[in-house]
Amino acid sequence: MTKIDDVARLAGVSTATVSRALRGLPTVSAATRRRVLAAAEQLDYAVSPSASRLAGGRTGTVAVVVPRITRWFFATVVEAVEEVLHSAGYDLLLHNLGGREQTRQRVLRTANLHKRADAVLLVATPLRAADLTALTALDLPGAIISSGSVVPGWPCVRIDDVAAAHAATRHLLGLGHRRIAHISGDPEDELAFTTHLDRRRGYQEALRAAGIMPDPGLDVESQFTIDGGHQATVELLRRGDPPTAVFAACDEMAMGALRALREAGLRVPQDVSVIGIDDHDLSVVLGLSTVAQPAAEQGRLAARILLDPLVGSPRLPRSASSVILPTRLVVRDSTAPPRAD
Amino acid sequence: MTKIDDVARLAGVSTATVSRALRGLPTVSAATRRRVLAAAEQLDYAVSPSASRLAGGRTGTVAVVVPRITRWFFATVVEAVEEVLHSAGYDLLLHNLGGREQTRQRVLRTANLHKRADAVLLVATPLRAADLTALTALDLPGAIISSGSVVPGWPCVRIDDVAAAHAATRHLLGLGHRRIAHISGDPEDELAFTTHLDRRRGYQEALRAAGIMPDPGLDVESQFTIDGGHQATVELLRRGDPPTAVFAACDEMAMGALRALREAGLRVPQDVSVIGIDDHDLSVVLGLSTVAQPAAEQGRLAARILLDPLVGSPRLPRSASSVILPTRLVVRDSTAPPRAD
DNA sequence: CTGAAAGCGCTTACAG
DNA sequence: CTGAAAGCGCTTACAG
Repeated sequence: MTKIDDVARLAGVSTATVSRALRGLPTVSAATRRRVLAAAEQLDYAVSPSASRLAGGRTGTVAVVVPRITRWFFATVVEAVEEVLHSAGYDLLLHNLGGREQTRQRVLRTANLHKRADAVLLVATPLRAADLTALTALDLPGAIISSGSVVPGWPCVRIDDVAAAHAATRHLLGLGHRRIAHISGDPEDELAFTTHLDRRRGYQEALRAAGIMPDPGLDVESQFTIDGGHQATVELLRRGDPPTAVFAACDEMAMGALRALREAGLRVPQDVSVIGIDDHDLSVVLGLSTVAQPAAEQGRLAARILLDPLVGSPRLPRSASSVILPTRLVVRDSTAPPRAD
Repeated sequence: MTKIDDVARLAGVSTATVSRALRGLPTVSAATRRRVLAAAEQLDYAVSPSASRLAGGRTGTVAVVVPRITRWFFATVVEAVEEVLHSAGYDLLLHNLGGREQTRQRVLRTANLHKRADAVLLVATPLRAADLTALTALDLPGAIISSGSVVPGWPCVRIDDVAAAHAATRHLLGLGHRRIAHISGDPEDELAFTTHLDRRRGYQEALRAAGIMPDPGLDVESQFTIDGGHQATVELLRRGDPPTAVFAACDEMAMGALRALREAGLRVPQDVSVIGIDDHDLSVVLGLSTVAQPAAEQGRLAARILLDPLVGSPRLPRSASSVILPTRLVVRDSTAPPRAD
């Protein structure tokens, strides 16, 4: 492997100058820079990241933590984040919680973030007191996407979950539905996410605004997945006196609901209407009505906000402001007025 | 930040001993190890990865390259790989090609893999001559999932794509179909994947074995995505004299086909049968017949094979063997005999 | 604009 | 089983 000394020798300068020239620092004359670049090129030189990190204190890496990379929202966010990071020359260290509390602790509380990244991006990752303490102790810049958790000084990019749920529920109410069920996230979930709490609030507020008391019998909790939606809907139907509409807290749950309803011999939307939140890639295929949220846009924006202080002037004042992106009701074939009987 | 010297001082030993004790090397007495661990614990010490990498030459990191993390297969593989890697104490550096040739070159040909990882896992990543040269020059261990490309010395985990396509087509033939269309990957694709070539071969071989000449008019190329499947099917229908069955090269394309058929007023499976390959999470929801492939299993297996020589005895003989995992025909509601007319 | 030298924080032969 | 010392390959004040 060629080292910086080899380049310095060939270019006839010191290693300090090579280092400066290669990183594009302004304190190098044009002629010198040209010679250094040519030498580096000729020797096919590539800086040693470990050495550079140790000496410079920067890793050129951002750690990204997601609950489940296999879910539409997180995969879409990660793809957008990856694009922004790599365009800026940063590497992406991926941590997938996978629903395991043990993993969460490994990632957030141990030294797994320590000196491995210049910044941390938490996507919908719930934080407990001990996590917050550990994270704060790291003293890293960070950003958050779509989480109820707050880290002091970390900007947050998200949608208004209460409003999105409110819009979905209002759509059903507007069609004439009164018995509107809700299937949502599990409070027993090891990881204690908060998104589903906001969405339930929007659901309940919309009902109350229409003069309807939320019926606990129509509110079933399960996982934020296709299977979760399926199970929740099976349970809902088991309780008897089925609802005329189901508002699922995310499109994947809505898809599980579609399956459970079909298995029960109920037609959508003739017998039961279904709406979700997300606008998953497949929702259009299924004709699923939903409240669309901009997943890639949230990823891009958060990555840019995160990178800004890292790549810009060393110490810009951090703007730890939050950004709330708009959602949009998308009506397809899974919602219709209730049957007249 | 506490450093190794602090731990050494508190434990009353040299930094060399701290280093050995913390890494669990056998050449440390039990008593000393206990003292070192206690000191490290007390000081909340965590090794500096950069320093450790520079001195030791190992990064504790594996680079994973996928075409598109948003596609079901790749997200599922990455989740499984992440789990195995992190359980073994390895970090995962994610590279998403995103369909851009420029990105591919950045990842594979430049120094982006250089000294940043101890090993590379390529998932369905097509390799050109220049890529192979660059990869070989890195002199890293690696493994491949599901790619037609071969890197000398790198084991490969995959399914038999020809056989999977053969099985899907045979299923349609068995139902009585004769006009079976195929929608598949695009040869104009910047990244030149090969999976779709194998799947087309399986399709054609199955047809020929049934005495049917493959009809180029029934073979449409597009992207390996929902939209790609949609477009290909629209094109297929535009050509007139529609097929009685569509074999899509992956479930996502099949889903796009379902949508296009529905938009064209054709019923599945009464008017047209549809089958894919994958067993995507949503295929069950859509009632899509498919040939299931074990995505997570491929990821787990490849990660273990990759890690084996890294974590085991320093120089085990590399077994660069390939593993082919079985697929399985899953018949659901999207395939049926052709109409009798 | 450039260089000599110290230092980043570990690991690894080498010696005992 | 343990330690002193060199070295991993850069970057960064500091001086000029």
